[in-house]
Amino acid sequence: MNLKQLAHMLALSQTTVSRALNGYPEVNEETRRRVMDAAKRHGYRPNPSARRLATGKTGMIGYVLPTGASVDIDPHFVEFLSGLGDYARSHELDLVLSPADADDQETTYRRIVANRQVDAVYISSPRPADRRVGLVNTLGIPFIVHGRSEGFDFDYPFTDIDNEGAFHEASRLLIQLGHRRLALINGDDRETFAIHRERGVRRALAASGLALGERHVCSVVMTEENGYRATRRLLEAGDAPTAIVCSSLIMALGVVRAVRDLGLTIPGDISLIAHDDVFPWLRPENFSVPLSTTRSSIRLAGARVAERLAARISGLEEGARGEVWPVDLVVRGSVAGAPA
Amino acid sequence: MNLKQLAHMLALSQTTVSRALNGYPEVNEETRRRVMDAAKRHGYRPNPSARRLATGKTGMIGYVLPTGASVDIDPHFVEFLSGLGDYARSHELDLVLSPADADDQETTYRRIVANRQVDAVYISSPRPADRRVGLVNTLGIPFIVHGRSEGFDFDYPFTDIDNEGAFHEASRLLIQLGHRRLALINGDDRETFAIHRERGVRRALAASGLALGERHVCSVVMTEENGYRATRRLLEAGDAPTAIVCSSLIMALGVVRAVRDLGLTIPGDISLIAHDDVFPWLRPENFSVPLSTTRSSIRLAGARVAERLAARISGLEEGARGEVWPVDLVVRGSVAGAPA
DNA sequence: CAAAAAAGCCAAAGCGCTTTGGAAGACTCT
DNA sequence: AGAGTCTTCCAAAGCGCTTTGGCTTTTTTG
Repeated sequence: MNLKQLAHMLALSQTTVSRALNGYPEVNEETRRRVMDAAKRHGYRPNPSARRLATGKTGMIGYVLPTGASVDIDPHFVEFLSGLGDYARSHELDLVLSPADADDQETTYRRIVANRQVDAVYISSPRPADRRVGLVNTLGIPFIVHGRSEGFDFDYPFTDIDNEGAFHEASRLLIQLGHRRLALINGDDRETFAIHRERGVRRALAASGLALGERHVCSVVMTEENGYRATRRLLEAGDAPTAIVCSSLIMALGVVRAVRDLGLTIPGDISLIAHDDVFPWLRPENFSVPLSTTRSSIRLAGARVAERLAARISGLEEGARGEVWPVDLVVRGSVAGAPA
Repeated sequence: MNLKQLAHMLALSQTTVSRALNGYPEVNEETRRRVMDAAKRHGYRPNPSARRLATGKTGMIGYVLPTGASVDIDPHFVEFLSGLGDYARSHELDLVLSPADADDQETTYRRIVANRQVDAVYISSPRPADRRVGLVNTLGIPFIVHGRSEGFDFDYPFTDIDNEGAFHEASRLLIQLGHRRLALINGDDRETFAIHRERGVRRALAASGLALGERHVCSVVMTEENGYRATRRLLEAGDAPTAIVCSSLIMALGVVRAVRDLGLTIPGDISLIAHDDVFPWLRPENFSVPLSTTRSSIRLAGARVAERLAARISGLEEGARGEVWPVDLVVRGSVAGAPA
């Protein structure tokens, strides 16, 4: 059942039927009702391919997915996706993932924009001066950045959490508990979130006249194994920290294992606070010693990003407003006063 | 730059240019070369929207993503996606995720087929007599099932691993080591993979005249917490098992924690084997006691599914061939002879 | 060497929708 | 009553590609 048939059946022109269906004002309400009714009765659904060709609108949002044999998709992605999908569903939006060579995403961005394959895109895990942000900005497609980039001469719309504030608070708490030597096990420090977190830790330390030891900060891909290794290295060297702040729950698993392997305890010898993106399958309260966390649901962020994308597509949102969400500091058993 | 312009520029008809580009035989090789050359020089890329409208081909593969506030996307998904994306990239395929109400996926399947939004779909986490399989089969869109369904009067193409064989082997090893009371901590037993795994365990036990105790098998959503709880329940009851087979590495984390909480050791008191889908961020060899596993890369499966989908789209693959991959049994420190 | 076959190209008709530019009729106003 | 204004609808022109059917020109064939 296509528009032509429906129009013929109603003894109206395609124009009128199309307009009636799309809510244009220049059609009699009585007629509109008739059309709407017939459309529903016959289960008419406009052909999206045809509509795309005519309007350029696709009803899809895009994400360029970096791939490659040595590229691992972050497990956080799936949680973000849960939120995004949940919102997208209620608004009849689909998500198209365009796999790209991790080292050349630009080509793919250009392609999806030139081909008008999606109405909007989002960018995640941005770095300072991230080229993707500049690119989509010039290409002129609506977008939202999940996270923040920095160092542009233009503003852009983003949704981020207060990474610096969160890690500042976490560090401040540890300092108040008497810790003097903190360590930070961070994610990839080419990404903005990691830079902000480190800044938060440093600021808290500085406020008490302390500093983050050069060997007390490490930046690694966030795996259990890397959390373990980093912790071993930190604790086996001289000047070992008494408290660790860690950028992910997965790495925290490794931290806990390393501490135990060394015959130390949490929080007796080492206090630990990790960032929790809220995974349904791994919860900080279930660690052998319940883990203190800075908590922010990445899933909610996904829903919010979808919401903003939808708003931008329909013109409800404009401008370059960035929003920064606060992060909860949840204290559990893994922190205690510094050992004597 | 569109076809019309390119044709005009070459002083050829759109027909000829189109045919030259798409490899039709009725065009002079010399002409084809000229066309190809000019197309490349001017960076001509056919407009996909137009092409779709004309041919119905989209260059996209689809996945219906169950969503909802209480629906968690499996973290395995992201690894599968890595493989799928990696293959898709090299073949210029995009993946479209259509979020659907978890309780009504049928509507979405019908929509994406009716609208010709994708050229093929895949289905994951199938259950016995999974309605989705019957549906896409009748709808007539090319598809591959990742995993297996059962109980149809038709065959369908799938790629699965030998879950039964894997868990049979794992159990057999434990039995040979003298274990008499095995327990199985399984995933959702409405899914085929879980059923096959349980069957594997039972078959191995039966071969030695043993059986799986009624309270020695549990079926839960695969989270760390559920692994913990199941283990506590198993070990605190009378008739506790001396060996556990577990359906996921994430649950195994909980198993290990529970065993430790109870003051028991692995493998001294309890032997443990888990299934490993090969996550880059959590590796069995890095467990406090290196974990024995049945191993099969879900990422490779993703690539394979993409490959088969591509083959089916282009007509290279037909029929309903199912393929079953063998699973490695990797023995590490977490298994030992049964305690006296 | 004429007839038949093949090769190479083209004009035009879709694909199914949106949107432009009117046009006819109904209504208001002086 | 005639001019001007709305209201309501329509024909037709895109959007950019593929494909059908046919028309020349060249090559093959008996």
